[in-house]
Amino acid sequence: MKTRKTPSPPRKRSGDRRDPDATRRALLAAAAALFAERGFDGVSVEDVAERAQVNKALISYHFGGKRALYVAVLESGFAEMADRLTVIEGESGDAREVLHRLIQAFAAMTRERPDFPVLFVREAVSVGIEPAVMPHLVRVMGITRRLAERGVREGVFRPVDPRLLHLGLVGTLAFYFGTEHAREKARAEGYLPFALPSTRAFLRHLEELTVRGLAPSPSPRKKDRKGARR
Amino acid sequence: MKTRKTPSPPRKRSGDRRDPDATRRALLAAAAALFAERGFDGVSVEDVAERAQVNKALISYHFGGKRALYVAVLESGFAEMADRLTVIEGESGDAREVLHRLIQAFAAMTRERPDFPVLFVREAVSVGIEPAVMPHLVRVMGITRRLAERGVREGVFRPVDPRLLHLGLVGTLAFYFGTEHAREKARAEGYLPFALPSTRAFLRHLEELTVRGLAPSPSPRKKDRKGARR
DNA sequence: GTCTATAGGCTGATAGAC
DNA sequence: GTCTATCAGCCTATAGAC
Repeated sequence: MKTRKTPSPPRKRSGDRRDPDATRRALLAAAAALFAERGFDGVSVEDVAERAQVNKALISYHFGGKRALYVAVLESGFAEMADRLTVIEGESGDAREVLHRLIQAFAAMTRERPDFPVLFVREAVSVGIEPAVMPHLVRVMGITRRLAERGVREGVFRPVDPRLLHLGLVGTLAFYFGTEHAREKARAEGYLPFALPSTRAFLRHLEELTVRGLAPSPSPRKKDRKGARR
Repeated sequence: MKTRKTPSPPRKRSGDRRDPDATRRALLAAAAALFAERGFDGVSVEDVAERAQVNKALISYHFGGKRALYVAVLESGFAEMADRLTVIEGESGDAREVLHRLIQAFAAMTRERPDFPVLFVREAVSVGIEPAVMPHLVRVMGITRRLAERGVREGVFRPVDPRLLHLGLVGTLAFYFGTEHAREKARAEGYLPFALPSTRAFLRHLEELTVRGLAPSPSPRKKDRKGARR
């Protein structure tokens, strides 16, 4: 979704004209929030238009319809995530450091765009992922793959299938951040018999579990598979 | 959702009467499949009735409406999952063994009720989790908590926050199984630059990562936190 | 680019016959 | 318990004025 920068300030609704790019951005922002909250089918174009303070006919005019707006929202989120992680990957440090920064980058992204993980998870459990976002997803998989290879090369990770590392890491992060709202609400309504752990603590846990779990340790020997343990 | 067992065989649609319990079960099964596939708002009561080969007015008659049917579906899934895991927990073995069996039980559940993880994830990313399922979810949290405590007591795990263990484990499993369809479709349509790992391999990876990551190792000393790494 | 008005379809629920 | 018929409401998309 190209959004060329324009100098004009977004005029805040009155009788007169408005920067068309501002309209597009307002629609994208409103759509991201609503689609994340209620899912594609749970949102009407009128809801989006209202939240964006824009006439609903403009959705068809600017994006070509509700579905196309949804795809635009998704694409912008996935593209930004892949871009951010790509930048991170380029920085120096050993695999453990890269892992740390990738996790932090994912967290930072969700801080600035909290809708993204929810949209991601919703899309991931849908019957088919939107083709438009697949290239970005594949880019992220490449990053995880190189992370795994790098770690093994550097001797800080034992050999590990990069696809499994990717599934585990991305799945855990997406689920954690995608469910943050629901967790908070469950807590607020008194359904939980304990306080919620902080995001900070969760990220540290995930990182530590991964680093320790991948360490090329003295090895808890291969033999204890399947057969009687103990 | 109580479903008292009846002896009568489910008559397969003709002019004549049908076991009312069979009707309820057909509706629950059809609803589970469709709600998982398209989400609550993506499914019409007519879709459900058609798939169940039942008149759509019976949804209101038996369940009290679309939403109530959805809740019934969720509740039955969560209850079964919690029940299964509770049984597992009671069996003997050390914490690592219990972990292994809990993971396998989750996998077995999704083999028999593949809709469950999808419904679970959809519900988890929604604004608020259905209150009716919270008790079952809390039961599962109790199981993970006792698993962590047991591991520490037995000396096979280092001290770990049970809430973090729960979030990581359950999140990873739910995401993995909930997204199986989408992954398979992405592969079939040629979007992936590699073959998919087997579920078996993923589960082994998760288990190994967890066991190694939680091991009370020689300890990669506490000090390397925050400060410059390297 | 923006807006109003409206077309045409689908939705969930229910009244009432069987 | 099951079914048909129906209603009122909401949906997306678009034609056409500005």
